[in-house]
Amino acid sequence: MDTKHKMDTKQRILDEALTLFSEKGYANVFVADIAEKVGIKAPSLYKHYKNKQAIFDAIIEEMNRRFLVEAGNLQINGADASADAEIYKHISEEQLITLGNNLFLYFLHDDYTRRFRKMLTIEQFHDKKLATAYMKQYVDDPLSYQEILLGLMVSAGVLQTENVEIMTLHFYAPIYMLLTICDREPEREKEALKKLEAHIRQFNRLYARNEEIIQDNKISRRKKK
Amino acid sequence: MDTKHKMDTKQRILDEALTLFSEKGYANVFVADIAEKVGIKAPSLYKHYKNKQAIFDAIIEEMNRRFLVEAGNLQINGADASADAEIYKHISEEQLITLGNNLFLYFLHDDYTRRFRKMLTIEQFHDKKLATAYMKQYVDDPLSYQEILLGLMVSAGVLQTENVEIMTLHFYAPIYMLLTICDREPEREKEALKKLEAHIRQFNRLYARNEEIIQDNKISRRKKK
DNA sequence: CTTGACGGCTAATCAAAATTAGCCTATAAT
DNA sequence: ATTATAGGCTAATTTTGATTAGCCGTCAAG
Repeated sequence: MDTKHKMDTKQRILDEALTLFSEKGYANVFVADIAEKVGIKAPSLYKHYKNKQAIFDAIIEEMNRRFLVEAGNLQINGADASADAEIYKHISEEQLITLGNNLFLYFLHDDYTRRFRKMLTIEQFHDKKLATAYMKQYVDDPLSYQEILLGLMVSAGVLQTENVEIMTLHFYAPIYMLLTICDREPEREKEALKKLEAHIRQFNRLYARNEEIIQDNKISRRKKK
Repeated sequence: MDTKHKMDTKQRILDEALTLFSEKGYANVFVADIAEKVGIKAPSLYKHYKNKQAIFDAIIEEMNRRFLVEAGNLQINGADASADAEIYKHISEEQLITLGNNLFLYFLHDDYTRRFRKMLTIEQFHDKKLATAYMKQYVDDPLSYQEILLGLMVSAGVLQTENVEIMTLHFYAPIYMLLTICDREPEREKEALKKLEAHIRQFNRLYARNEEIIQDNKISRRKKK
């Protein structure tokens, strides 16, 4: 039941509070609930944080810190595009599935990520900034990142499209949608994973540069504005 | 400022409460807020509803009622598939765009729908049933409905796919995602509409039965399991 | 014209949570 | 050994909102 002995109380409070906020929303969590989870009494919380709001703020701060780190990591992949290009030149359908699966499972299961996402979903009204943070973290950033990767595959000739941005939307939107399903109804995870795979296979079929077809027809058969 | 004189107080309360709940969430709306919007004092609310929860429940009830009606309307379209088939036999790209646009704009702008969706998003934790209602209304039902329509187009030979379910996901997931963007950041609506159109055009290109290609190659070129 | 119920108001009251006061113990640095 | 501090506790106190009490005017049915 209590496996978190290593963390100091101050951190434990943030951790338990995040869990509770993500399940019930800020207003429905009492400081006494948080205290109980931590194994202390409510007034003791005030030795660590000025008040309930301060706990929430600390969580958001920590979130921002972690997001920055994460973004930094992505930079590494995204920046040296020319270097990465080689990797994606010969990517197979199976590898594409793996890519999508990893993305999905990371978002779905990474504990921190999951709880943040759920909390932001619930608390988006609390502060316009939270809605923006949600969008950035789960919509805009993944889209940019995926766009870089898929763009590389297009350059490498693995995939083919006129519009990488929309192609990326086609890749990511179903993943996002399946994710929101699992967040709300976790029991549908299995079904979602099956659909995820089917989605990526079909995506691959739709966008893969198919040499037979390309060669038998004019390559530039689609030239509308 | 006050354009709702026709409605009786009892209905006004529901209406204003829904607006507030959808913006701030149940717990963050005080009965005094609702009363003020309606133009009365808090205690007067109790002449109409037993308590705050009863207001919420009445909203949910009304939602269920409206949803039923809506579902009934869709039935009409969905049921007589053979009759509708003719309509979709010669659908053009423009018409497909119109279809997607209408779906999107209806969800986005229909006042009732929009506020419900936002409220359900915030209050999904309040009650597992609400999470389920959200999923049904904005994910599962639209998917089923779209699947019927797109299925008709496949039967009619306008579109082509091995897997209508995934094709439907490819059609609807981007719409859903753009919708969640607009709900949180309404100022991005214009950008979203542009992407929506680009999405549907590309969708059409990807799935349209292209006679040239089909005839020049073996129709059954894709036969993997 | 008079009465009762409908719907509004002000002034309580109640309840639930957050927060503060003030005490106590362990421990770690002097 | 002494003491300052960190962090815990119990018992208030305060705040915030929901809810009730009870009064009053209007208006439609008799």
